[in-house]
Amino acid sequence: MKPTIYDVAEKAGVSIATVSKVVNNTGHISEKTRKKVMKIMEELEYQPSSLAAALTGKKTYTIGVLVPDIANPFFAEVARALENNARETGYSIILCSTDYQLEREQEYLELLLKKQVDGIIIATELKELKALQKLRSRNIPFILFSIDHLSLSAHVVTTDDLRGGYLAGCYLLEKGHRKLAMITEMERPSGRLRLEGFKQALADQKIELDSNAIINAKSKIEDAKLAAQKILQMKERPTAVFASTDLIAAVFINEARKAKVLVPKHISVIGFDNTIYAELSDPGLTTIAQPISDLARYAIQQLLEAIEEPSMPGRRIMLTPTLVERESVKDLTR
Amino acid sequence: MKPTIYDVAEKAGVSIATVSKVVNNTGHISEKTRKKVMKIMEELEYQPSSLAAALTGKKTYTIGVLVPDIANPFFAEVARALENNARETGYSIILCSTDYQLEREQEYLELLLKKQVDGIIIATELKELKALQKLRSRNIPFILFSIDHLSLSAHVVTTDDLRGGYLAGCYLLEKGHRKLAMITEMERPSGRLRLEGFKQALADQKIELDSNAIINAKSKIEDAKLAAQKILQMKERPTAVFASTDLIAAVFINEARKAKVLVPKHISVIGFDNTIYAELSDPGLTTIAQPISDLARYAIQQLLEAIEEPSMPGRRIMLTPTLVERESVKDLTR
DNA sequence: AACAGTAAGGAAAGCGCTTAACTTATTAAC
DNA sequence: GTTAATAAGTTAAGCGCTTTCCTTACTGTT
Repeated sequence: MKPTIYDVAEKAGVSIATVSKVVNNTGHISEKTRKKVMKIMEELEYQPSSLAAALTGKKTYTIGVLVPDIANPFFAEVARALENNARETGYSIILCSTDYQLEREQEYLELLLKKQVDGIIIATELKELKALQKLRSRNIPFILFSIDHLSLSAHVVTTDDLRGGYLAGCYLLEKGHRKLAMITEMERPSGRLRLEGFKQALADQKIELDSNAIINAKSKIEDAKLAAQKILQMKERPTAVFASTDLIAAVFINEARKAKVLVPKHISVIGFDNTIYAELSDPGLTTIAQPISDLARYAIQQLLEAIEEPSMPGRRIMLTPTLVERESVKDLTR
Repeated sequence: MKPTIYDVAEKAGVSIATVSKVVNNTGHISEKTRKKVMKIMEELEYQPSSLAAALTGKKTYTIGVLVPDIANPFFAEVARALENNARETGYSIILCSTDYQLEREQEYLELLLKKQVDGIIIATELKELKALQKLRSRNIPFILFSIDHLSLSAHVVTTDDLRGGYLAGCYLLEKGHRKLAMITEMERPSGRLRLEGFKQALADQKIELDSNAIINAKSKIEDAKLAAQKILQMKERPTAVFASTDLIAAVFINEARKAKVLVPKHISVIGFDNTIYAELSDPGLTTIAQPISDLARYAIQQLLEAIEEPSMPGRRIMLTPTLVERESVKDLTR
């Protein structure tokens, strides 16, 4: 059987309180006793039960992470970055992939509450604000990751999508493109913001984005294909396309090739996210990079702060994305 | 504050034992009392602490999952499938991504022990058998996922890599290819097995695989590029290439295009894994599909059985991969 | 009427730990 | 030499539950 603190105490001839103090480095313990206890712990391969500790100490050192789909490279990267940061501070992560289903989101939140996680990072686009209400009333801190809600005063760590779209727009303009199109996920706030930013960039140059140059598509292969075809078949084809995710952009490049339209020779493409798709597509995809590891670092840091200080008022951290240049955009100015 | 079983008991005018029985559906409780208690629980939004339950009941309903890199699409899919299956049976998952580092693996195992997970699924290629020894001595069940160890009598759920390689070989032969090459990860057992199976298929037809037609490469973009170039520059170029992962295959296709060698017109490619890379590459990649969701289902099922019945002898479940045909292999026979 | 059998519920121990409060022993201060 | 402060440990309560063993009150049997 797994040895308990009692076994250690007995064998070392001290009280369990002493052992506990050695383990947690608290209180006053002589070097001699500490050594002795340590030795016994080694011998017995004693491992404190964090379960029991949590029951008293009030912390489980576990945080829940809610993502819509872990198989999506963006969230996979996010999960990895979060996990890394959490590990460094002694926390572990319970991963919940909701598969974009609301009820599952609800289910998972309940579960996490039951498991008494110390905090939650939510990267799913929740519609159910009342779920959050519950977290709030239970006083369990949470961070909205890469999503935001106007109606909510919560902790938020997100990419500045608006600025990202603006960045993309500016870059294309700078490269001499004037006839533009965008494929974006209109049902997602981030998709809409990216579009807004993009429009803004054009507007600054007195250029208007034709409304049928805006194609709505989910970040799914099939959807993206259709959207790509729509653009490729336009009578007046744009010289550059801004895709709101790398997946969409990658699919666009493939579709273009099939239609004998070469990227970047005949048409330029810029993506968003900087996932492995961007690196893997041919030509390499110029894209707006989300600062995933920074986002993760801030999210964890922010969450830990909120755990220590639950009354902390909501804080919004917005990180600026950066442009990663590869080969998918042609410079028309020279 | 979170309500406890005491709050419920008091408000319902019963003992905590009764509440516990209602919650767990054990013992003899009258319909009337049950209703009453239920109602109070609703009112108070009572949520039993699984922590406290675990401390007595002995189960945490949590399982640990160790993967080398969650950002790798294969493992992302695995994690997702495992999580799905676990959820259905009321378990949740602590995800640990070791980043291919041994020490981290060790660290995580300790952590999982501390957290008292009910079982562990290990999908990292561990070198440290002594870590497993510890699990064994602690009597905590584990499953090796997609890896195996001759020296070990453990529970194993894996793809039949040998057969997968064989399948790839047979398919290429069937399509009339005789001059073949393979890019594989020699330092991984699965990479070696895939090669073995491939060789076997050729041997069955009295064809030998030239030893310099076997290129060693890790499943990383850089490595894969180099390997691809090597093959593309051969004086006598093979007509078909078997890549031991989809990533390698996808990179190969891109490199080939850069070298003006078209797939499948000039050279055929077959991959392994059937991850999103296969779907996304252009042309679509014909590949050997790992039965990920079946693997996951068996792994969880197997693990739960082992949790119930820890003395169960090691069992090896090997699932046969299947071929998914897309467009990257040319039929030379017609 | 006496008995066993069963249904309903409660008392209390214990899971493995933390921590506040307390007891000694030791040292410092004047 | 007395007091105060500090160091080193211990005692014991309590975290929120499960579970074993009881008690009590019925019901049915002979």
